[in-house]
Amino acid sequence: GRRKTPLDLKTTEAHLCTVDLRLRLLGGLPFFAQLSEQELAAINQKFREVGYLPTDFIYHAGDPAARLFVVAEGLIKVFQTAANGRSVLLDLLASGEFFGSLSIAGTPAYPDTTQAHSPACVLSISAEDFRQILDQQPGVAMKVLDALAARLQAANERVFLISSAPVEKRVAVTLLKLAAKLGRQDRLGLLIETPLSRENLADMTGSTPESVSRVVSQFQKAGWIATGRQWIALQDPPALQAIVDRLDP
Amino acid sequence: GRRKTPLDLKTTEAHLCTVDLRLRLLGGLPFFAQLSEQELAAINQKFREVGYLPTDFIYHAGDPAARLFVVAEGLIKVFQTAANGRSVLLDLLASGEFFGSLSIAGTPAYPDTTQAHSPACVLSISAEDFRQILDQQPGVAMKVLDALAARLQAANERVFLISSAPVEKRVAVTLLKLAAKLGRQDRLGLLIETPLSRENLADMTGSTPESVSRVVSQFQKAGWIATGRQWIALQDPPALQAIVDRLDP
DNA sequence: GTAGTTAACTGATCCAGATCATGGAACGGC
DNA sequence: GCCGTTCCATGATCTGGATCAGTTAACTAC
Repeated sequence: GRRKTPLDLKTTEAHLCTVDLRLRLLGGLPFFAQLSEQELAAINQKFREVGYLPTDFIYHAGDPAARLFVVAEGLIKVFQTAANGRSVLLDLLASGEFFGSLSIAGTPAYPDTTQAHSPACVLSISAEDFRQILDQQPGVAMKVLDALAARLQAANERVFLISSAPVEKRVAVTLLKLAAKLGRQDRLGLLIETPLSRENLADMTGSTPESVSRVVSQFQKAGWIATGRQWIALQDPPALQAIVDRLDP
Repeated sequence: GRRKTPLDLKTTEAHLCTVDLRLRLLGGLPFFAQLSEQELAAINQKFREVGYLPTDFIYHAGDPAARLFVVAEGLIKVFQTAANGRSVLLDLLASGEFFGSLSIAGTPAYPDTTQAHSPACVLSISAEDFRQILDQQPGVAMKVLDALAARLQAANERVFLISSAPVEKRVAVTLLKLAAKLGRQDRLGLLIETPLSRENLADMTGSTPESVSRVVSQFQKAGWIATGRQWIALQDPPALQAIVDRLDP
């Protein structure tokens, strides 16, 4: 039979991180990896820290885009909502990833909405302060550029996928990506370490909860995954990869 | 009745641009707008120039990503092709826009394929030379960053659109965007100045030539556009905008 | 001009997946 | 342990748009 959730859920308190964690985190970011301890400490001063609980919003689409955020702990959902109620989950960001106002002279408003998916701690810096850092530390700008280029490529691949692949394949790709980012080996398989509903998956694949449910059931019957309420573990990633690589249907 | 193409097509010779055009073009790029004449001339030296005819490829997906390209003249298609033959047109780049290898330390291969859509002249620089420029000119990196952030936002909006809007709306959005970029006022309306087939539109909207044809016919019957073989002119952009803004169907 | 080629239109059919509807299983609170 | 809530599975139906097919109109080459 099915079993209870294998997820170790974090406390329900909004997460705040220690000064120590902040420094380790900022130093661990690809952006800042090359900086000295003093430089890092100075940059750390510019960052502000806020804790969030699941469903808390960090900002809404349309808010004035004034700050750049970095996830310290937890997971952050980035999404857009259509007037008809449909929503599209653009990204699920983990520790070390950034979001918010990246374009220095760019748009005056955030184009998307961000919300805590788990208890989270988020650091943020004003766009002006960040710009100053970029001016003073040319190496940092390069790293940011690389990160943005990678995201653009991922977004383009997603456009491609959604407009050319059936739901089955889109779900398989999404599961593999999530597992690569959030997977931990568990006795059930490669467990995706966050509550993940069928609706979340639907919003990530441009589909519906019902369709995702059917695909997931099918994968489970085939023995490729184990799944329950709000969790999925991959038992046979190569089989999913085969679905992805299969060119035909 | 319908009429013949109103497009003024360029010569069929591959376009090469004058030294004068090169300098004006590079100086006109947002990236390099702030540079002195000497700096610009030095940068110009690093660029190589190649002319292309329609259907010529600049590079294919998977080729080693060694160069950054800038469109001097003409239009360049950026697309991905699925194993099953479907292809997705990611972008149609005009004079002043860049493509190719942006990530400095990023992926070793181009993720997409690029092809001349019209006779075109393309400048290119090696990734290393470009990196040097970024190192020496911190302001340039900022501009590149802004440009990338804008593209990322556009790509995300596209994911959103494709996964939540019907074909009719997707086509309307696409026509308005193309007109904003390539439109010239003509006695027929706001004419999109490039040959544009139903198939091109299908590849841009994640649809098929037949479906696009039906939508286009419907728009024409409503009097919102004028169209023929390979061309479209918008006669009533606000009406198209209304389709886009309409929240329901 | 004429012939041949390619894009576009349009009707007919089909299907993946959305939508609608219902029952059941896991969880959280007390 | 019981109860209410939320999430999930699954069947039944519907439909937007893909696919298949045949015709017409525009362009190209000669």
